[in-house]
Amino acid sequence: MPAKSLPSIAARKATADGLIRDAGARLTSPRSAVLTLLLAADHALTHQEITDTLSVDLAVDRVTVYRVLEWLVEQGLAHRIAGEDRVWRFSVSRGKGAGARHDHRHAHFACTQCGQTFCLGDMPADVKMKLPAGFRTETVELTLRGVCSHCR
Amino acid sequence: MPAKSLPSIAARKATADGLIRDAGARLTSPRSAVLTLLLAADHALTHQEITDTLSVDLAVDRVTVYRVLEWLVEQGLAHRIAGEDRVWRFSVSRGKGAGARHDHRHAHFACTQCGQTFCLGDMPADVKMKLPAGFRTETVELTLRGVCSHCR
DNA sequence: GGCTTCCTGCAACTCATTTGCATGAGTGTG
DNA sequence: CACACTCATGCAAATGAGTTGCAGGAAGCC
Repeated sequence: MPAKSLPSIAARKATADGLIRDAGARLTSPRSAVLTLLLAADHALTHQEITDTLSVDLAVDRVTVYRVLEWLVEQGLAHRIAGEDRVWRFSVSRGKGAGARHDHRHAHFACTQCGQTFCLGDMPADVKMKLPAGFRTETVELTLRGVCSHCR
Repeated sequence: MPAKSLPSIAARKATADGLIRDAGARLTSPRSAVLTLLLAADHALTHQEITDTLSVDLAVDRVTVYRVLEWLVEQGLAHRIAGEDRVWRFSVSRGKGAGARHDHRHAHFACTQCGQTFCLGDMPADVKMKLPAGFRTETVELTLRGVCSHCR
């Protein structure tokens, strides 16, 4: 076996299953499969990418995938990203332990070529804008658009 | 008549018609009506808002509105904003005279209550993020999410 | 007024996402 | 270990924004 330092699929599945258990919910194969996939992904995945990948060795209904994703977001295990193409992308919420809610303080990078979206590190804290009177900011969303390393 | 200092509808229509003429295109009532509406709006309008408003005194086909909006964006007279609800919003491109293209350097504010989106001033120039190797940024998108003055 | 070309309106379509409902599978209990 | 009680899944059908093809209509130019 190759001297890979990356977590194996099995390890990721174990992580995924643990997270699902910790959420106090039933451990089902669709949940496990989707979360394992998200944990292994290097970029935010669309619903389509997920169903396509899963269909190779496990038939999961499209609707179920939608519901699993929705549930993951509710649990704070993943977050959804809106893009220019009106398609949701999903990525695990990393940092701050398991149920890291509100970790939406990081920026995103969207490749205009391949459409892939990546999570970046925390955004600069100094994104303060002067607002019209009466406006109150709750969250800030920062998306860089350009060409990713794979497409240049 | 009230001592309004805001441009009258007639004046806006004149502005709209001038902009359309300057673009070297035919002046048609759908184009004029849509652009007049956008010029008068204090927030970015959805396709739905536009057709609903127009239908009061001028029947314009949904598809035509879509095409007019697309055309306005192509001409640099308007820009389209993607939101969380997978609906495009359109706003006139202000500043730098008529055909102000690339004025996408401003931030947006999206109200989580009513869904309305507003254009803010220029974003802080210092939104530089460290990117993974090989990534090249072309445009930056900054959206503040919170409660607008009307909803608080 | 007549011509040419671009624009509009209509109908039908695409495609991501959602909803309703009946069946089926986890999980705690006896 | 079987049983029941939910909760989750699968299927079918619906929703809703946005798109496409095509034929008729109207701006702009002479």
